[in-house]
Amino acid sequence: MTKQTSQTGYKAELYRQFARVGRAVSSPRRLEILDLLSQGERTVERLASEIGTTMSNISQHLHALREAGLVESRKEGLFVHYSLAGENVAEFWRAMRTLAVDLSAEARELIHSFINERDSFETVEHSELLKRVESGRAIVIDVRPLHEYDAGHIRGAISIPLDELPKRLGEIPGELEVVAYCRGPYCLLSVEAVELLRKQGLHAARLVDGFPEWRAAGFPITKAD
Amino acid sequence: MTKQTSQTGYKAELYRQFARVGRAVSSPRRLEILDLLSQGERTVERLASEIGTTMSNISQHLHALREAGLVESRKEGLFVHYSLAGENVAEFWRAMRTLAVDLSAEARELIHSFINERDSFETVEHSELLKRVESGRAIVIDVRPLHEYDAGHIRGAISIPLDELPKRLGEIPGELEVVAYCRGPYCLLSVEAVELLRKQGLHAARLVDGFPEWRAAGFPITKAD
DNA sequence: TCAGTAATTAAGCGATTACTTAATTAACCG
DNA sequence: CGGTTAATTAAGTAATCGCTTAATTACTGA
Repeated sequence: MTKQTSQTGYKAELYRQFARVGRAVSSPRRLEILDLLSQGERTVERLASEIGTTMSNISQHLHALREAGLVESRKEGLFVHYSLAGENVAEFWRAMRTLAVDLSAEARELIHSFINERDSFETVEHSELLKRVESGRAIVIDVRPLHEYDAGHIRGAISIPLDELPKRLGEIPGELEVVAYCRGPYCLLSVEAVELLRKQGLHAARLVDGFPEWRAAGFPITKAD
Repeated sequence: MTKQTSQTGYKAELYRQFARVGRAVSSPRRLEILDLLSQGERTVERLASEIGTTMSNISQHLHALREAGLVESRKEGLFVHYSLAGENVAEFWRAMRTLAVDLSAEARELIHSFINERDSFETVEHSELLKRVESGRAIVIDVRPLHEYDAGHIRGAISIPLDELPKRLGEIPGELEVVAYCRGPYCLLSVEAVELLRKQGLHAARLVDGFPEWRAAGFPITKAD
């Protein structure tokens, strides 16, 4: 017979409703989408090219995410811009990441080998960063792609996307400390930036996490027009 | 060809790790298991009988939950007792429920029609409950099954499982207010208890959520030996 | 109104999932 | 030791999922 949990009644329906969120976040692809959207809204095309798959594929995943209420969209000419349905969605995504790392030794090892082990150096907390910037000791660089910087960045940060960093080293005053940040605690952009900067003999460190966490914690931000 | 996201590399592997948690909570059945376990540990048999399915089915779901690290087990004679892997798992489960309710109008309507509409009466907050009990104005009854009461309950509460409430009405002093609580904000046990008590002419109200939330908020609890 | 582009939808496929029943394993107990 | 019971594992199934390619829709602008 194999009836696949098609029970009825209050309890069954309630758990089914809760599971909608679970199903939405059960696919690595969709999590990658959520992660990108937590940096700011994007078109389907942009998501497809950043993730490296087809628009069809992304469109179908976005459909699933919207079914669960996690994302919403806004049409503008030919383009459909998708964004997270609210700050609570971003918070949930962060909580889920944190739990996964807490529970999985494999995840911790993975992160260790790609982040902590390479960049065994200094990481800077939010308030510490603020202090260093305000005292004029440090400058902050945002190494994410420019459009993410434009969608919102740490107040006072300058944008130097990682790809451009090699040719733009001259812009960085040698006497100041540099703090790089990117998308979040598991993003490699700032790790690679710090490696590069240190090879140049600069005093460089990484923000402990990324822009979404900084904003969520209520620290000062700026948006481009 | 249809390769089902078998990419390799840091990012792909990281999202795959995060998705393990998502997959674990993508099934209504497994959520029901988590919900029961958040009241206290249980054997496979007890879960099966409470949920109304076979031990085989539950055992397989528990296997999936353990794979993701959400539950752990303890063997005692013939029995295997399962419990949540930590308070952070319970917290995540609550966060997920909250998000699902925030995002889904259907979920809200369901809850409204089964809880708010029936019991359109008073609900009591944690601190308010504490105040009323300490001032001697109210008594608190735990209407969950006895074994859940034994696994931990609100300090000062007495156990009257919902099934037994009709024949134990005499135990409740008529001049006091009664506050009933159960498993959580979406559990119907206390709703039905309050209905019953009011029909008897008693002054009855519901705690706004349940025991796990009370404990998580740091309010005083008691465990049986 | 037609060409061009972004996005969605349809169709088809292999892999995975959730359940069932049946067989097996593990621990206890007389 | 053999019987009993809790739990797990195996095998088989229908349903669902995730991806691909191809067709369709929605909007713009010449």
